[in-house]
Amino acid sequence: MKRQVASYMDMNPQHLCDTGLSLDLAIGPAASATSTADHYRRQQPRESASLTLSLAAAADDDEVLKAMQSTVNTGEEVRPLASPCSAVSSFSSASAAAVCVKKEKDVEEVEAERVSNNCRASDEEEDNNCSRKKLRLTKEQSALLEDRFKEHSTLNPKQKQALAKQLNLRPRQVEVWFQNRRARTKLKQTEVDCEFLKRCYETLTTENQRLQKELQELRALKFSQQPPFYMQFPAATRSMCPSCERISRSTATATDGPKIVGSAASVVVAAPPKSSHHFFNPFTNSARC
DNA sequence: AACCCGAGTAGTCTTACCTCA
DNA sequence: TGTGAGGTAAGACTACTCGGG
Repeated sequence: MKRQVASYMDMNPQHLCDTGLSLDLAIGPAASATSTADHYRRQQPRESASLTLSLAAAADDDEVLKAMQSTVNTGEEVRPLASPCSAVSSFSSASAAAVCVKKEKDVEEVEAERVSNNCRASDEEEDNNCSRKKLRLTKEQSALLEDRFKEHSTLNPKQKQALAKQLNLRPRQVEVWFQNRRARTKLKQTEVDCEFLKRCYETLTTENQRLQKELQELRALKFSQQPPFYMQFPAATRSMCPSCERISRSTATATDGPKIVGSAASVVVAAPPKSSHHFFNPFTNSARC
C-alpha cells in the first residue's frame, strides 16, 4: 500500500506492514499483516487488550519503550487538510454549485465555515437535526482537546463543561472525544505490546533452535564416545564467558554432563535466569551464557 | 437510579488508486 | 500519451448502543 493516509497512530497495523512486520504471531490467527486497522480492531480478542509485559526484558527493550513513550506522549493527529470542496460538502447539503463556489475560498475561510456548520451547544434543535451528521473538529479544537488529554485522560463534569464551552461544543461531544481518544491510546498500546511480544517470541525461538541443536550434538557425542566425553576434560578448566567476559572456573566433573543436557532442555520453554548463566560448553571448552 | 467508562460498531468523510472515455 | 471524471476500497473519525462498575 502506497497510500499515505495521515494516521493518529505512529504504529498502526498498516505502519507495521510497511516495515515488514506482522502481528499475526502475537495476537493470533485472526489478525494478519494485511489486516486493516478496523479489521485488526474488530478481530482482536478482549484478552489481548490487557497484555502485560511480563516477559524478561529483551535486548531492544529500550527501543520499544521509547516507541511506547513517543506514541503515547505525542499522540498527535496529523490530519491532512481537507480540500475546500470536501470540507463544505461534509457539513452541509449544499448543491454542487455551492460546493464549487467554495473552491474559491481559502482554507481558513472554509475552516470558519466548518465551525459554523457544526452542531452548537446552544442550538438544541439543530442538535436533533444533525445528530448523525458527520462532525469534523477543527484543527484548533483537536489541538486543544489533545492538550487537555495530555494533562488528564479523563474529565470531571466541571472540566468537561468548561472545555465544551471553550470549544463551542456540547459536553457530550467532548465526552465522546475523550472516550474515543482513550480507546485509541489503548489500541496503540496494545499494538506496541504485541510488537514487543513478537520480538520476544522470535528471540526465544532462535534461542530454542540453537539449544535444541546443541542438545542433539551433545547426545550424539555422548553415545559415540566411551568413556563419556565429559570425563575427558580436566577436572577444572578456566574459561571465559563470551557474554560477560568473566573468567569462570568450570569444574567439569562427571556430574556436569547430565547437567548440561538438563540445562539445555530446560531452556526450551524458558530463558535461563541470568544469575545462573554460566555453564560449561564442551565444544568450545569454555563457559558461556 | 444516575452516571461514567470500555468495547464494539454504524455511519460518514477523505484519500488514493483504478478504469475509461 | 496525457488527462479529467467517476467509481471504489481502505482508513480515519465521530457518535451511538450496550453492559458493567
